[in-house]
Amino acid sequence: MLGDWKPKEIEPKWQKKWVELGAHKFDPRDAKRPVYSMDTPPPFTSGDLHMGHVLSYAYFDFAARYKRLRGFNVYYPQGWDCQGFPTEVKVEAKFGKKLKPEEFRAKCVEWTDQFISRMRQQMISMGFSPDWDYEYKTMSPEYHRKVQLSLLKMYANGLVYRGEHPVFWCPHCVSAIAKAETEEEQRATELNFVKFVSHETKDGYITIATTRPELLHACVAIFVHPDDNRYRKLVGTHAHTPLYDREVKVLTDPDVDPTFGTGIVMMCTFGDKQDVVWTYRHNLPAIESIDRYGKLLNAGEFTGLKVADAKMKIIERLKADGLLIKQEKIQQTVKTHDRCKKPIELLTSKQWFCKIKGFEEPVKSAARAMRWVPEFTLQYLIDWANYIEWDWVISRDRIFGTPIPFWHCKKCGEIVTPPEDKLPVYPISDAPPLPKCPKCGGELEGEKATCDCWVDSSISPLIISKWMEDEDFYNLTFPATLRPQGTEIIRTWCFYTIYRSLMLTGKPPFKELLINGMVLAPDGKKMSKSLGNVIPPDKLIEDYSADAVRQWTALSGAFARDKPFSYKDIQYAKSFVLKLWNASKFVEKSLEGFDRRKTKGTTLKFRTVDRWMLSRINRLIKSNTANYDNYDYFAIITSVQDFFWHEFCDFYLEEVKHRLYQSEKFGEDSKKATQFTLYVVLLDVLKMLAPIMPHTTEEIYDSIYKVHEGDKSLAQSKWPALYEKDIDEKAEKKAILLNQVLTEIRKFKAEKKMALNADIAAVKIRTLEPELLDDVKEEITEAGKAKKIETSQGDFKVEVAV
RNA sequence: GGGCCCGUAGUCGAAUGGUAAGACGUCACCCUGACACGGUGAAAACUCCCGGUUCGAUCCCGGGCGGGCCCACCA
Repeated sequence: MLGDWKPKEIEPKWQKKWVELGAHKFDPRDAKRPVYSMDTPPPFTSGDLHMGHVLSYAYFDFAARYKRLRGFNVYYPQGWDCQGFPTEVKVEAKFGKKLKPEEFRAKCVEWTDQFISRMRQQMISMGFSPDWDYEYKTMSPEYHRKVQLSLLKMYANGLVYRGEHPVFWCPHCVSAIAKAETEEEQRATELNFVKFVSHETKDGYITIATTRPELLHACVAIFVHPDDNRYRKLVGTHAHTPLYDREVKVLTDPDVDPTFGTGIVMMCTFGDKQDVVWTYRHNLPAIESIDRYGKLLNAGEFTGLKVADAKMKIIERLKADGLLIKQEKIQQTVKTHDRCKKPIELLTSKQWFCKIKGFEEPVKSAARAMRWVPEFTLQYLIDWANYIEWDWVISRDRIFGTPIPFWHCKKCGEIVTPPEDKLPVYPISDAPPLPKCPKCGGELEGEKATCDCWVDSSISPLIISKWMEDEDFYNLTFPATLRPQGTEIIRTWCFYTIYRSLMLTGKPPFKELLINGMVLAPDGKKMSKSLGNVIPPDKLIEDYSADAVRQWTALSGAFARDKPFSYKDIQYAKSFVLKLWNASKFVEKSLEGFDRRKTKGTTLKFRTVDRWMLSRINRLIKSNTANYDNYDYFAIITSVQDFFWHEFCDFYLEEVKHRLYQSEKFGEDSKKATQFTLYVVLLDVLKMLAPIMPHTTEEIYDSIYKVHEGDKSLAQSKWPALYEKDIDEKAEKKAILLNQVLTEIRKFKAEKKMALNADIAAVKIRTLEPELLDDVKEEITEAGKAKKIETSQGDFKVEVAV
């Protein structure tokens, strides 16, 4: 028998039992059930699950649990995205910078493993149901092998290459940094109006405006806007840079702002990102202008000066030479390094690339063929694909990452690849695959850089399907059925995954995408440590139970929209779990002596209220089957809550108590019919709620239903069958009228300050179709405690006499 | 600057081409033989603004205002 609801006992109990029962197992040998495979996001191993994880992973879990009930062979693996800069920072903080790369990497692995076990435990306490036999880590040698194999294959097809590329560089830290590590800062600076020699103008000069005169030596072109009539005749001519007298061409580009400065801009390698874009767009030469320490290169007499000094000296010189017309004070946004707050530069260096320019169309058309939930999120990917300016830089100057599996000749630059059966390789420490360069005999050097983390994660559907490892498994699980993920990584994870899958397998990686938004703090702002508004999921589980937290995620509504966390919603969720529990206790007690199996083949004497309940539950099964298929968890949870709380509990239970308690008066048959109805309705409700609140429903099932139904657990049972013929509009109409009458009686009692179970002498009911009440008079008498009922025809009105 | 999403009672939010659920909060009352983390009621919304289509729009179209997110840019 059910006692008090104790989530802290039943939740861990079932989390353990499901594993023992193998309730979440994927069976690759099962040829009968259709496969439903899920390519879920491997979370970055930061050490703690945050509310965003909880929200999105709960949705994935709803899908997995629902599909299992529907008879699918669900493949739900869980991975971990391990390698990244934040881990390096933490390990460096703890162990210092002295470690050798191999030792440092080992410490990172050790550190990450600890984090994984913590996060795994958090997932388990949320009741998530991946098949842990298929767990993967991006830092494992096997994962490295697959990533490297994928790069070798793409290299063989000319899709991976080594080349020069600008990277964000911090001269202060002497290190390349990612765009994500940059910050922006407003500062005041001077806009300098500088004369370039030109033979096309009357005075022999054209004037450009620049905030970075120290880059004059790296100027390779001058741009004006194509529609700028002032300079139309200059286009295609040449000018000469001051101080260096380099000849540069005047070109047009729509990105030029004709209203800024003089409307003429000099392009240097590289003043800012726009210069990078122009370099690629107009195929311009790149001049190495600044070294790794922020000192000028190739700048004649100014070579070796730090950027700030050079700027001062160059401005002085321009003034002295009469080449500086004027200076204007302006506000400027400067990119800075988030750790040292010093301005960063763009430097070119040798990097590895994936060729994505030119493959936008195949990626877009593959994406268009997929089902996007919600639909508009497809646009995020299309927009991104349309904006790609250059190829994907896949190399990072890091240690804790997948090594890029190439060697190159120090002399001629020839690339040497390792044999596939030797993977994974660690070129930083391994011996080269060949003793010397096959082309020129020069010395081979292993690549020091590691892969961008998206290189790792963009083959997740290949990893989980055992690509190039187990062909049967691959055919069974690839492409994945579902790719659930957040909006913010459509441009990265999603785009790169589709691209890589097309390049490596010729097939799209998945069929459907489920896109979720972010959880905001209750104040509507992003949760962040610095704002102090972070809500830890563990605390919510502690205070409200995992089932309530899961239910809250379903209540959080639409996909791809950000949603502030609400304590009110989670409190309501908890109240509902308790309501379900208490009502189940009542049903359990009411079912004493009832055996579902013995009703088979017998005819039950249903009353109208029973038919109403059976009709409503079947309607819900119908609509919620569709809702689950559409991933509309909000519609499911709200419709079941409303039905269960306000129809089943508030009305039906009150309307049948007399039949349960006074069977000698109302008949055993009548009692049996209501027992049957209680049994069926609660069971179907449990099943509809099982994916969302699995622990509580499982415990109730275990106590009331297991002996009758035969399934070892609710998780291993079947989605409720739909009995369309039980949908009974007439019974619904009668029950609705009955409930209106009871409402009026309750209202009367409340007004008269009477107890709700107080007797009343008579009730007079006027209604348009009084005959509808014929079948429900017993309920009016018993639930309303009305001794006498009079009905008449007319507009609805209820009069009560004490 | 570009793209996308959103704008409904104090708050959160659903639905709909025919003036609008529910929840929280507020107020009044009631411990109905499962539940006071319960029950019965009440008050509370000119569905952001302006046009258009329509017999009729909150829902469709156009414009505006306001909020959010992503991307780009600031020479």
